[in-house]
Amino acid sequence: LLTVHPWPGDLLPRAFFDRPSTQVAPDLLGCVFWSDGPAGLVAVRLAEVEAYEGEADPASHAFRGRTQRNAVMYGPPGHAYVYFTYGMHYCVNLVCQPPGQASAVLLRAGQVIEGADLATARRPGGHRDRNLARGPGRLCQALGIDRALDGADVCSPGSALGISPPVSAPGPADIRSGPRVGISRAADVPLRFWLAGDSYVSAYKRNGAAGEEPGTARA
DNA sequence: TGCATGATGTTCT
DNA sequence: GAACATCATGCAC
Repeated sequence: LLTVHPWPGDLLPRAFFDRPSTQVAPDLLGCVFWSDGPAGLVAVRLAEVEAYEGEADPASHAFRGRTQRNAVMYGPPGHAYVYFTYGMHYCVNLVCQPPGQASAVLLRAGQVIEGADLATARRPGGHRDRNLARGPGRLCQALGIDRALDGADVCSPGSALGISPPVSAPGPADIRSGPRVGISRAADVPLRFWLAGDSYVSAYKRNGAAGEEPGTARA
């Protein structure tokens, strides 16, 4: 059987990312992020993201200036910043703003809408469906993202990673925000954005700040 | 359904 | 040597 993929298709333009990460982050909800390679294609509809601002953000990897690890954050917008954490997981960000301004958006969770078989095969323990890409480490596993993809351009045709506009864009009323997950500094700033009521949003962990999960608005 | 804990290694103090 | 943008498991309820 011949399979025609909707993705890779239209890509978000680089100008989309040439803005502060706090503006880009909510606009990424509902967009389709995909990886394509020899193993096949996996596409995820983004349901949860977090904005990290530049060197002024105490929770950002750029807070202490440029290093070898975070170099991609200082480059042009529309590229993937991939890092390794906790000794076993990768996380992927999309870089925002012009070179020299190190802001980015962490892709935290989404629904696998294509390539579920491949995504399941990549995930240990045979997790399926809801848990395929629910959390930043899981999302990278499902898409087969590791540090070899650090710096990949998501705005260029032919890249191993890409991102496309929403099939149906969520409205402002569908978006919630709250504190970021798993950080100790600047834990009170509501820079985590998610789709209200979406079951593919990751479970909220630490940071007992006010208002959590399908509750607090402020979109 | 929820909390506590161990795995594991890179980066920076 | 400590901290870390995490996850899966195990056991309590």
